[in-house]
Amino acid sequence: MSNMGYAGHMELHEPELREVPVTAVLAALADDVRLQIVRALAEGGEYACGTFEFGVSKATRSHHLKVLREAGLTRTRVAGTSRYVRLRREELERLYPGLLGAVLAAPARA
Amino acid sequence: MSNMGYAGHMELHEPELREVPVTAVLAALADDVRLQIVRALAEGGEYACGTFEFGVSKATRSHHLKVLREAGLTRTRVAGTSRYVRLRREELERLYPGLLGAVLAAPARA
DNA sequence: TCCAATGTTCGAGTATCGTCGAACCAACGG
DNA sequence: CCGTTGGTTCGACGATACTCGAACATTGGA
Repeated sequence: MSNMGYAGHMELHEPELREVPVTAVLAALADDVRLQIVRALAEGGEYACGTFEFGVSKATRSHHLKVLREAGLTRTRVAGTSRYVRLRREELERLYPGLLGAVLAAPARA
Repeated sequence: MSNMGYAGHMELHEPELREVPVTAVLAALADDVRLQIVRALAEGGEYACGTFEFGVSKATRSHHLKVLREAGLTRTRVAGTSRYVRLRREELERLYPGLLGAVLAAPARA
């Protein structure tokens, strides 16, 4: 036990969306892998991190999920060894109405 | 004669918006300086490049305007020694309805 | 208790981005 | 014809981003 520095049992950093610069939100969406994750999240409700297999390593996937989370776009629930991620649709829609829809409306493989 | 053919020396690269990956559009908007430019363009109609003074050199400004143009977000008209830039609102609205509004609705200095 | 499964973090490599000054070019006005 | 004006392009630099393998932490089960 007595190990600090590892965030396994610490609070996840999930900022309020309004405190995230809009450029950070846009930058979070401006990546192919993350956009695929967002598309998948927009389909249903909650997904385990491991669900996302988009041709990147799990280290990279973890990185992208962190970027999305710290941009205020997703919320993560810890359950056992798994982490369940979901899109913060309502907040997103309230602060940037139309943004998510516009992004998702774009052709998937432009 | 046509001012397009040989008015300058080079055609400006202004792609069709639908041929630009959505990630490129988002990336173009995910920069503070460019967002300021877009905000200014959204106010009125046409601005000379030199109008934009956002604390960057003219080389940097030229770079950012190029990024916006090649992302399909702006159109540029050459007139004499000046270049007039305007936002491609209609096309943008048609392809990504709500996107521009959502971005512009964001607080200017988040 | 030991091991497998799920994620995170670290370190490093590569690539891309934002920025600038300097050089350049094309167009206009004496 | 020459200089000025408005912009672009060319290196170069530092910073950031994406990617991976390896090592680690936490949980849960055999």
